[in-house]
Amino acid sequence: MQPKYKKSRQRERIYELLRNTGIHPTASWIYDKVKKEFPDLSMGTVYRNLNILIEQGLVRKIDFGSTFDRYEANTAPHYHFICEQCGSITDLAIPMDNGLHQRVESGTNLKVKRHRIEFFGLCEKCSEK
Amino acid sequence: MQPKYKKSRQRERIYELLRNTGIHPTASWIYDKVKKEFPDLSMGTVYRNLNILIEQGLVRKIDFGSTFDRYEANTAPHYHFICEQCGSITDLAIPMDNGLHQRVESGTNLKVKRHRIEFFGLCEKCSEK
DNA sequence: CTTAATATTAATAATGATTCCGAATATTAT
DNA sequence: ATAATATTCGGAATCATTATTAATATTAAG
Repeated sequence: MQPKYKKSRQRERIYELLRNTGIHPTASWIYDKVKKEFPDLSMGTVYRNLNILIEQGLVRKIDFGSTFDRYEANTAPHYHFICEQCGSITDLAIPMDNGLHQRVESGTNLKVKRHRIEFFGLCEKCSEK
Repeated sequence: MQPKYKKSRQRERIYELLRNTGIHPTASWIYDKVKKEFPDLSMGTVYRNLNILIEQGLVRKIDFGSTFDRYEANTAPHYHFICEQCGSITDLAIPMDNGLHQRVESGTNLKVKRHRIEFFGLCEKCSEK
């Protein structure tokens, strides 16, 4: 029933690369590295295997969840709630917690200027159904 | 010196639309609406004006900051720090705060399943220079 | 070991969102 | 009015990502 995966040296290499780097690479960075070992690697192979690894729960993609940019005219700082079902975005009323900045900075040499929180789940409409 | 903006009815209409909706629309949603009033509106006009409005501080874009997807093999929950200068992403050690979920849900009908925090600022290297 | 079944690959084409270009038009200041 | 220059539209270009397809690699069975 479930698609069964056969092993592929390309996929193993991609996963190994990701496990051994802290830099949250892009597909093209991975492509450049793995191409040294598999000279006729193609981008499609990288993307397909990344998606397989994600499906297997071994890898995560850091994106915005949507392939579209979205715009808003509410320029006051606020957090967002994103419905995983319908994709709708809601502004939240809970206050910004800027105390977090100190906590992130402490023990590091990072300078935090702002932060963003996105909550994911089901919106009112989608949780009814 | 600075580019000076002339007023445009298309831009006014786009801004008005954004101020009067809570749905965080995509460019193409805006295009569809504004096209009713300006039948030969083009996508380029929508994108150009959105960028001008952002430059003027009237509108914000909700995206990931990068045009690339990024991947990581660290599947344990954690927060990210993103350097605004060099774009590097760092995993943070501060603990996840799942108490936030209750605070978001209280007074709403939202079901929160997970959240994500991104901190923005300068990484160690970039703040040295 | 051979063979059959099927996942994977590489190359290339297709897609989809966003940006760029150029000539015509609209807006602003003089 | 006129000159200067943003802005517009339309279409082409770009760029990341996905789909297609014929050839190849992996796995399981005989």
